[in-house]
Amino acid sequence: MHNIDLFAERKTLFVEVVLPLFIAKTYTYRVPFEWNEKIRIGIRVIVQFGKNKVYSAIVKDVSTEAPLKYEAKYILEVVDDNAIVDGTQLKLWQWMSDYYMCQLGEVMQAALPAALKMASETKIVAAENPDLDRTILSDKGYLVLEALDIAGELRVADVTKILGQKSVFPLLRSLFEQGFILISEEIKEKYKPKTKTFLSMASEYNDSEGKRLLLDSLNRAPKQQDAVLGFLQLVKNKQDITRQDLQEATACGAGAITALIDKGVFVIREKVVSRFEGVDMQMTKEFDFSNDQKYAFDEIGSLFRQKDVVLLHGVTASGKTQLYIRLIEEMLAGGKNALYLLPEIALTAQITERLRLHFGNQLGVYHSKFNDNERAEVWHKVLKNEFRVIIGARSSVFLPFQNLGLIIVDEEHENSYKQFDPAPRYHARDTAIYLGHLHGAKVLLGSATPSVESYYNAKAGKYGLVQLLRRYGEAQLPEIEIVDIPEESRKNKMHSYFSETLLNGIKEAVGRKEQVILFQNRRGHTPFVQCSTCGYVAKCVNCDVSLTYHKTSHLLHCHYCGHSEVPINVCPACGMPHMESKGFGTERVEEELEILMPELRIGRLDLDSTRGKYGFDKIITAFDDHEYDVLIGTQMVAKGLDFGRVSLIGIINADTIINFPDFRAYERAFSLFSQVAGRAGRRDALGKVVIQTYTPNHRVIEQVVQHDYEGMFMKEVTERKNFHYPPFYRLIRLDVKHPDQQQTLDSAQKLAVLLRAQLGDRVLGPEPPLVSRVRNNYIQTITLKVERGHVSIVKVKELIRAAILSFELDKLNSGVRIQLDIDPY
DNA sequence: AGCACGCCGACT
DNA sequence: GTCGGCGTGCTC
Repeated sequence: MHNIDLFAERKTLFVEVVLPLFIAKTYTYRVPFEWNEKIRIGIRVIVQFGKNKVYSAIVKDVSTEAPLKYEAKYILEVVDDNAIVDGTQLKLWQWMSDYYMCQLGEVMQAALPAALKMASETKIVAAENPDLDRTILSDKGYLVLEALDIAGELRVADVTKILGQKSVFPLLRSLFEQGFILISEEIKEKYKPKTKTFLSMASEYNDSEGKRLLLDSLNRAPKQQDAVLGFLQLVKNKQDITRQDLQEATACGAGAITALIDKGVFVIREKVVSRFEGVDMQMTKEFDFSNDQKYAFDEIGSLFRQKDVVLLHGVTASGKTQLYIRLIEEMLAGGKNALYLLPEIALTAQITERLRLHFGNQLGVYHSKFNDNERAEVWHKVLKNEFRVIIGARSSVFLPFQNLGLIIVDEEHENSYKQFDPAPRYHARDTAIYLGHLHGAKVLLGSATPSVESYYNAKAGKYGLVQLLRRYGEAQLPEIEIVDIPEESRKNKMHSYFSETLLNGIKEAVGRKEQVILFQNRRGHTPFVQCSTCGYVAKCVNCDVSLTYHKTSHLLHCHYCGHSEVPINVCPACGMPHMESKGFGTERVEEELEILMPELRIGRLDLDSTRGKYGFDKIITAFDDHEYDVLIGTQMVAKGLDFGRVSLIGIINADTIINFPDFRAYERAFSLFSQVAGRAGRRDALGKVVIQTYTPNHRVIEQVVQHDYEGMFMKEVTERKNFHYPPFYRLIRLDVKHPDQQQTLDSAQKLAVLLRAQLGDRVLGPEPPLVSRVRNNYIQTITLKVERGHVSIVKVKELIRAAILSFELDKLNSGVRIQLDIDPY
């Protein structure tokens, strides 16, 4: 019989659970005896929390000790048979909660796809999948689906009523896992691959007899006969023939082809094509390493024997991706799995397809474009070890990795790796390093322009360092030309925002049937409108920022809260009709270029033009198909996109980026300009870059021209050491927020005093941030600079927690919110 | 985060 | 006299 200690079986179990809420504590629930065997760490249980809310919570701990101070409630249901979160993940969650000073529940919220967090209010719908066989279902499962057929959509609570039983979550989970239902999701359109229509001939005309009969039957339709003959010619050396191909080859006309399709002679077939077909010649399964790559590969391997983290500093187009692929292949061969992290925006179809080619259906893709049910599916497949390689954005660090051996953080310098808005405000690169540590996995950071922090760590010997500073094959670094805007203006050589150098460059490139990318890091038409008489600037009613005029909507928009209003000509302050547009964004650059060179086909890539579903892909594909000569865009154009035909890059105004008031501005400018420049002429042709600036002698500009990363780094390191910034100091930012200005000021002052009492002059501020009011909340910022090495950061965080605690005890601070940001970007 | 409890202003 | 404002505090 069973080898179970009867006494142990009868013992009451208590589970400590994590709730997906902003709560500091974990809560303890009591397990009914009959579920004792089902309980394990990492499964979901349904619990009632508070008066009438029901959540799915994750079991964090199991014990037999009853809590002393209160009577624990019973768990209502056990959802899973197997853990969906493992111990390693729970350790990662705990680390994130400690390190980034946020609640465990907030980490859970960020980590789990919504479909795995079903609660009583969660909505379910039937999946549209006609292939599924409902007869395999239990009576109850069948009943749920029938109810869904009628109602369309049900809340979990409704299902409870329909079944007349308490336990519904395990049933819903299994229906979800079998693909019958979708959870909590308005059915978003799936990622739609690009398809092309190809012609083929109906099978009855395959043999020569069939062909003869067909041609005879078309005796009285010479055009159609031409088309058929033309097709038979083409098909000899080409597999996929489009209507376009046939029309061009035979001059038979579209009508003839349509007629043949109607007759059933030609059959139309849709085929998914790569968006970047023919662009990437290296996109073959087999490739040979260059000597440089071979050296780098061996070097990474030997450094991994001594260090857990290696930084690969490889210039654009030096063949980093191939190295990654080999390293992952090696991992898989050794029975271990890999994670390949990319910034959201660089995670294009191009790179996914390239990896797909190598790893087939062992590759899983995880990013925010995927809807939640798809994300949950990826989660399960990682759990079951079906996906052994994951390519994904920031949030893929949360997946339930098994046996992870390698993490690649590509474009490691990218600041979008730092999550901003909801807590946890984590940095995916730093989290990945900790994740690697938990798994005993190696971490490879890759970048053409590494962050100062990572390069410093590498130089200091904390990380291994491998440099790959030559481009792959024959590709050369682009030539960079600096345009001195004031000088050009004096010579009357500026036309609107464009220098003659740039305009001529555009003309020449387009004349050669090549393409141009223009970079202007500001969206909208006009960043602010100002009265020329009294200096009044139109500002947002909710935020302390100027309103940007958008031509497409004819409205003034706030880029912080989304507020918009109708622009006025008369100044509301002095009454004079002198409101003038100041500055320029992408829309205005587009408008001016249209006036100067009306023959150009211009596309625009920014947050506004990519709003719609797949707007981004649409514009990128159109540009890649050469439907535009020029693409104007914000930094979106800089990230990870390769276009074969681009030979000229223009940076309209470098100064706004260089002079951004932030200690990382020079570093960011250097890497942004270098990245943009890297888009020019990746293959055979030598690309050209034109940078327009008011400060042509600025050190960053000179360093970009010289491709002098090392020089930029050395200068930055000195500055950062002198002014107490990372990597020498840790920054912690506390934002104090309240709708009342005076209250914000007073409370921030009080918090600063409390902090200073413990931490002294490491505490700076409070001071208003760049934008000191957002969505009707005033903000004051306190910044902590904590030296590395001598001081325990854990201790510092304890002191901060204590300070916040006594701050909150003061009734005068009630309603004031404090937001913490560790290692802010 | 929700939700109820609780103590002060304008209404049937 | 009651309805309801949202400040405060608790949820196993």
